Amino acid sequence: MEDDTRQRLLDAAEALFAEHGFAETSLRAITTQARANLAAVHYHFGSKDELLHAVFARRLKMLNEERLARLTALETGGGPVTVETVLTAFIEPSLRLRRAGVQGERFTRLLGRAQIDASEALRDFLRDQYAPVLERFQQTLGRTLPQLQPGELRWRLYFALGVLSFTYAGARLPQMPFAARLVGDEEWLLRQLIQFLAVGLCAPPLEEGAEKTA
Amino acid sequence: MEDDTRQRLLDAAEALFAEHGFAETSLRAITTQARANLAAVHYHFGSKDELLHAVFARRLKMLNEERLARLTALETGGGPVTVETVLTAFIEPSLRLRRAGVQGERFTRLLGRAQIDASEALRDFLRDQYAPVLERFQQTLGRTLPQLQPGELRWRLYFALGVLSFTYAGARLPQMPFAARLVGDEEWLLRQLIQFLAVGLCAPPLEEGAEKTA
DNA sequence: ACCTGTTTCAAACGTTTGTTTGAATTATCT
DNA sequence: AGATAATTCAAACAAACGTTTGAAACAGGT
Repeated sequence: MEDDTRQRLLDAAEALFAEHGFAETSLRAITTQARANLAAVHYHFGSKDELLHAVFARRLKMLNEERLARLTALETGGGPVTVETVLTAFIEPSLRLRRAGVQGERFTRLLGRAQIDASEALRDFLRDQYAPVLERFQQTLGRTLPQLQPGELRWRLYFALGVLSFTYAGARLPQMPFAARLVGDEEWLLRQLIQFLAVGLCAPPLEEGAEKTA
Repeated sequence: MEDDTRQRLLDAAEALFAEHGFAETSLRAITTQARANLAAVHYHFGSKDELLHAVFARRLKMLNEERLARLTALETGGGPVTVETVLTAFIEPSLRLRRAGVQGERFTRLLGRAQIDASEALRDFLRDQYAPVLERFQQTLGRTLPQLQPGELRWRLYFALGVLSFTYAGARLPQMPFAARLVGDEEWLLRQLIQFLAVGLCAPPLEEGAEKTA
């Protein structure tokens, strides 16, 4: 059976959704790029929404499992549990995806976008996928940074994920050299990124009256 | 002349574009919310694209001018030129917009979104609006942080804008308490944000062989 | 009151959209 | 080879979209 029509559809959808967004990408653009018939989308996936869902499902589960595995390895004696190593455990799996090829790069771009422009339905799906991961990382970071109040830590984690999403989404800013697509440059960029996030997370708490924690 | 039809259209478009995105918002949804006729959009603006353009034009020019004015005031003796004060000069004007009312909040949300999901045409427009501002702030920060290479500073600035965009866009993350909509909470959040960005920008340079500057 | 220019309105236009259909084609198995 | 299921295909569907039209309603000035 020619089931790689399915893969070609997923690849094309991944690329076009990442580049132009969900609503502005037509099924005809996807099926053309995938060299497939228009009706193939509904045959293999049922609807455009379920196609998007499948694009995420294809990679997200494994990605988050690898994040948790690295964190567990770290905590069960695999190395020092510092803010940097915990951050690396979270980021490295996604960076591996990017290094694995242009499709992985597109997926991370789509993932970054989705944090901001996802519809409510997709947000629910992403929340289910991310919640346990973020929960675990937040707990571990809370032990590494006991001086921070829970609300403080949570917002810093929020900021950190913002940087990551923004960078993966590849938001173009003026004067930004996007020669940083070479892998060598990405390694350098990763260190810059991790340092930026680490010092932000490690900053001393802003002392004043206890804030609402939640 | 009933020219506040124009304003109502801009308000409705601002709100709906910010909440659902450009492509997923129909002119009919906008004109319904604005209690205006469908054709009013083309009468007042010419097209949907030009409506979006007008939504940005209405506030963005003044916003960036205020940013530059605050930076100039700082540099011409208005206070100490530190990373924190420069950051505040950039952020405060947008925060004032948010404090001014729900429409300002919506605009900043739209602005945050646009950094990631803007079409190429809109990106050109935003680039023209942002380029001189970012240029000036980058220069000033370069003088405040002379130990950083230009490429390093630029990327840190990029990360900082990412956090800001992400936060303004109001990306929902699991476990995030969005009771932080009260103004009091926003003030606290602003201090958290500025500290996070400041320590990230001020971090010591990663010393190693000179990287490509560009 | 009349004219003139501006603004609103309901209705329609032609495209494009996601989706469905039913026949044709291809693969799989006995 | 023939029967059965899986997949592809061209064509059409209704709905929604941005846009256009031309007449109605309104405004201000003389």
